[in-house]
Formats: sequence, structure tokens, C-alpha cells
Amino acid sequence: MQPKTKYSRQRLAILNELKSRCDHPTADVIYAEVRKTIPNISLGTVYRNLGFLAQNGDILKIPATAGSEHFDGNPAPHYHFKCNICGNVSDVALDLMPNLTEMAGNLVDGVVTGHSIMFEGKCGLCAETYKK
Amino acid sequence: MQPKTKYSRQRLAILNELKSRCDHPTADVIYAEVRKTIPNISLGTVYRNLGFLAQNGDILKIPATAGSEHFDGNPAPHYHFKCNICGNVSDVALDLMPNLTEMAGNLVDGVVTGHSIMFEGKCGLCAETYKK
DNA sequence: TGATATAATGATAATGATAACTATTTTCGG
DNA sequence: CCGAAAATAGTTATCATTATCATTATATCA
Repeated sequence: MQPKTKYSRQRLAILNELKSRCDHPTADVIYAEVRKTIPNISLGTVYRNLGFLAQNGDILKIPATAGSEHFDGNPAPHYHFKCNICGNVSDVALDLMPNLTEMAGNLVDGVVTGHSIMFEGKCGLCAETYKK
Repeated sequence: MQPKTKYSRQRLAILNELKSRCDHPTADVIYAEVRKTIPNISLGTVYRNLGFLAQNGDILKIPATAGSEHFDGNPAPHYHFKCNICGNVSDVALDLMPNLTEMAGNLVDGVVTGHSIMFEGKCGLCAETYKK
């Protein structure tokens, strides 16, 4: 039997913080934010819970080429856009294409259960700032 | 003026190793392999050159959710499949969809220059091994 | 071909993100 | 309110990757 989850103040604060914002922060950003209400929360607790919540399907982990991982409070699959300058990740309101998963399933040896799309480029803010 | 590149034995060996294989190894796999011909090559040199070659457009860096980065000797854009069990990354022979980039460009604030798709699931080998 | 400027290396130390450890504290069902 | 089990804080450890720097290799050019 799997251990029964106990929802601690810290876990709920982390989940709420992530749910209440529409960007996709890294663990240390969450840490800084949650510390405003729970000053002595440990960074380890933040990582532990982000991992737990992701495994639990409450949030998403977003893979990154450089630096640290980003987290998404919206567990429903959707696509992302990453700025190559500042590293920020945002949502892309593009309809899901489940048929892609299906098509890939016919092409690879194994079982394909899903896919993710990461768009890249320069975000509006950075395009403004570094408009060379 | 940018510094003029000097093609060392080490850099060429790393590039060749990556070009000669069709999987997508991590830096330490490359290191182990190149060490067979250049035994005293430094791990730092491997990382330095993988970064250099990626920036130069000779190879690709493949983002990963967990663990370490993977590298691809084929710099032409294409899609990938990652096994959630063993972590291996392989190519997916799906036609490119440049129109996705275009569509995303109309939806985000900023400039979208490209996209990548990562399929996930269980590779043939792991499906065989862990067929619970 | 040999001198020279400079890019690249090897070895190692440093960094940064994340995971593991452990004694103590919280949580929650009875 | 009790007690077992889960979670925490604080800390140390681990792992991938970068930076540093004295030395070596590369390419250009006289």
C-alpha cells in the first residue's frame, strides 16, 4: 500500500503559489516567494514537494536545455515558449495535437504515450530591450 | 573580430564520434568513447567542445527533464523520442512542421524562431524488459 | 621551414542545482 | 487528545557543468 499523503502547510503553500501564477518559475523562485509567508521553510522542502507534486500529477515539470528546471501549475498538457535571452517560459495557446503522439507511435520501436513542444525565440520584453 | 577557430585533434575526435553514431549520448558517454583513442583527454575539454560545436551549429543540444544533457551529431532540426525508463533518446522520422513555428509566432508576444518536439514513452528494449 | 601569436588543452578547483540524511515536528484518523 | 506515520528544517553529499591557469598545439606568415 502506498503511504497516505499528509498535506502540510508547506506543501499547500508551494502548490498554491504555483497555481496562483501564470508564469513558470524555477525552484528557487518558488522558494523566495513562499519564504515570505513561511520564512523558515527549507529549500530542500521546496524541491521535495515540487517533485512530489509533479509525480502526483498536480503540476508539470518543464525540461530545459540550460540551467534549472521550470515548473507549471497547470497540469493539463499544453505547449510552451522559451525566450533564449532571459530564459523565461510561457504558455502558447495552441490547440493540442494528440495525433502527433499517434503518428510518432507508428514510427518508433516502443510505446509513445505523449509529447511536448517547446517553441523558442525572443520574448517581447527582450525583443524590446535588445533590439539591435 | 571573433577569434579564429583552431581545429584540435580533440575537437575533431569529439565531432567525429558524435557524427559516427545515430544515438544521442551524454557528455560522459562521449568522454568514455573518445578516451579510447585519446586516453588523456580531459572531461572539461569534452564539455568545452560540445558547447563550442553546438554554438557553432555543428551539433545539437537536446534538452532533458532529468539528469544530464544529450547531444546529437545531426544539426538539422528533427524530432526526438525519449524513453522514460532508461532515458535514451532516439530520432523520430516525422516530417518537420515549420508551420507550427509560424502559428506560434502569431500567438506569443515576441519572435518565435523555431520549435522542438519531444515524444515520450517506453522504448522497445524497456517494453521488453519490464513488461509488467 | 621555423618563429610567433594565440587558441586550445589537461588538471584541478569552483559552482550551482538537486538529492539524501536525520533528528524533530506535524498531521490526521481513531 | 493519542500515537503512528509522514513531513519538515537544517545540513551535508552528489552530480553535472564551468571556470581557472599554466602549458601545449595549431595555423599563419616571413
